[in-house]
Amino acid sequence: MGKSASCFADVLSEFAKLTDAERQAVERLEERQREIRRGTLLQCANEPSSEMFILRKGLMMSYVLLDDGSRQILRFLFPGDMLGLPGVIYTEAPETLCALSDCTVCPFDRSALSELLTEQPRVGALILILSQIERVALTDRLAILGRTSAKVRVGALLLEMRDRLCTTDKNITDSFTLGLTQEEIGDATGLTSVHVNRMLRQLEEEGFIRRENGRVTLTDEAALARTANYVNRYQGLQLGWLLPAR
Amino acid sequence: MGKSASCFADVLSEFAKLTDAERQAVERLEERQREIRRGTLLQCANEPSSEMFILRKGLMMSYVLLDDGSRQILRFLFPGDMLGLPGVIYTEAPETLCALSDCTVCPFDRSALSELLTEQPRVGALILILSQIERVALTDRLAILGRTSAKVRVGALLLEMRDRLCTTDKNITDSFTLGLTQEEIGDATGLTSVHVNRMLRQLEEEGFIRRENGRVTLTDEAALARTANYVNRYQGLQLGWLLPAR
DNA sequence: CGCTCCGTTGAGGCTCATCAAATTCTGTGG
DNA sequence: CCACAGAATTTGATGAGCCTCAACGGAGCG
Repeated sequence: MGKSASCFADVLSEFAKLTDAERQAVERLEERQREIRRGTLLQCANEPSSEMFILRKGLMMSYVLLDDGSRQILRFLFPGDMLGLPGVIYTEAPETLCALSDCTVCPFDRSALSELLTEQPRVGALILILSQIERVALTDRLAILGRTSAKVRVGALLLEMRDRLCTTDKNITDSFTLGLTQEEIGDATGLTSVHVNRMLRQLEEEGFIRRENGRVTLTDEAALARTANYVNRYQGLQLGWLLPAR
Repeated sequence: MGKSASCFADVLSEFAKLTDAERQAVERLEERQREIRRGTLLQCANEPSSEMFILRKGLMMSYVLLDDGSRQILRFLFPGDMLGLPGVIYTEAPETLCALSDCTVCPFDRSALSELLTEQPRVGALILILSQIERVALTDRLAILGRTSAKVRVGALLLEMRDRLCTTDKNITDSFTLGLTQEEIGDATGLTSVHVNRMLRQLEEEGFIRRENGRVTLTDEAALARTANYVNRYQGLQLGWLLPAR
C-alpha cells in the first residue's frame, strides 16, 4: 500500500477500482494539510461550519453535550475518514469534532465536495456507501445502548476500536493501545467512568481481556463478540451490483 | 402538492428543484406498487436481500433482535422514505423491515439505484443528503439513549413522531394518533413497556401531554423540547452550496 | 516538589427491570 | 349484536444494576 497521495482514495479503492480521473478528483480534497494538537476542536456543535476534513493521521471523536452537562460521544474517527459532512449541510453543526491525539487533517471547502459529487458520480455513489456503513455502525451502537448491560457495552466498544485500528495498522491482531480514558469510554457507552472501571476489571477477571498500562489484549474475542452481537461492518459488503465495470 | 407520480421525487424536491430528466429517472423507482398487511416483513436481518423500496403509504419500522430475545427498534419509516439500502450493500441485511400498519410500498431492484446514481449525479447527491439527515437523527437518538432519563426518552420520541407525521399530513399541529403500542415505544427507547406506561402517565400528570384512547396531544411542547434537547433535523438545512443551479 | 489528571475502590441510594395480576380495549366469529 | 379470546394497558411489589459521592494512589509535568 505505502504512502498514497490520498488517504481517502485508498479507502474508496477498497470498494471499487478508481479510474485515473476519479482518483485525481478525490486527491484534490487533500491538497492542503494541517497539524492539530490533542484537544483541538475542528467544528463546534450549534455553530455554523463550512469546512470539511479528511483525517490523515491520529484519533478524533465527535460528540454532543446535553444541557445537564453530560457528554455523548457519537463516533470515533480514524485515518481515512471524511469528517464534518453533517456540519455543513445544517446551518448549525449538530456535533463537535475534537482531536483525541495530535492529528493531521486535510481541510477542504464544501464546494470541493459539490464539484466532486457532480463530476464523478461513481465517487458520489461510493461516498453514499461509506455513509451507509457509518449508519449501520450507528444503529449497532443504538442497539447496544438500548438493550445491553454495561459489561457488554464496554466489550463491544473494545471490539469495534480494535477492528477500526486494524484498518490503519494491519499488524494489530488481538492486542492494542486503546488511547481513551475511562471517562471517554463511559461517554461513548452511556456509563460513568467509575462503572467503566468496574466493568473492565470484571471483563479481566472473567478472562475476556488482559490489561497492562493502557494496552488491551482480547483473550477471548469469540465469546466477547457473541455476547455483544458484534459484527464488523467494514466486512461482508457486496457492491458488485453498484458500479458497473467500465 | 396533490398526488404526485412519485413520493420520493416529492421528498427530493423539498431540497432542490429537479429537472424533468431527473424527475423521470426518480419516478422509475416507483413503477411497481405493492400493498402489504400490518406485520409483513419486507426484509429480514441476517438474510440476503436484493430489493429496495419506497414507502408510499403507512408506517413501518426497522429493528434488530438481540439473541437474548430483546428487540431494538432502530427507526420508524414514513411515506417518502427509501427503505432497505443498508440491506442491499451487505451480503446479509443488518436489520428487519416490518410494517406497523397496512402499507403501500414500491419495490425496485438495486440495479435501478445503480443506474440512477451514475446517470443522475445531482440526485445521487440529494440521496447522500437524505442519508446524512438520517445519520444525524440516529446520533440524536444515540445521545438520548445514552444520556437521558426514561421520561425524557419518551418525550423525545413523541416529539420526533409528531414532526415526522407532519411531513405527510400538514394538518397535524400538536395532536396526533401515535399508532404504536407501549411495547413498541419501549423497544425504540430502550425501556420496558411497563415503565413506558408509567412515564406516559407522569408526563400527563405533569402537564406535558394529554391522552385520549391512542391520541396524544402535546400541551407543553416547548418545555418538552427543551428537556429533551430536541431539534427537528428535517429543518435548518443549508444546501445552496451543494447543487449549482443549472 | 507540588499539581493535575487518571485510575481505583467503597458505601449508599435511585432508576428502571422483573414478575404478577387485574382491567380495558380490539377484533372476530357466532 | 353479542360473546369471547387475545392483545394492550394499568398497577403494585420487589430487587438488580448503575449512579453518586467520596477518598486515595500513581503517573506525568511544570
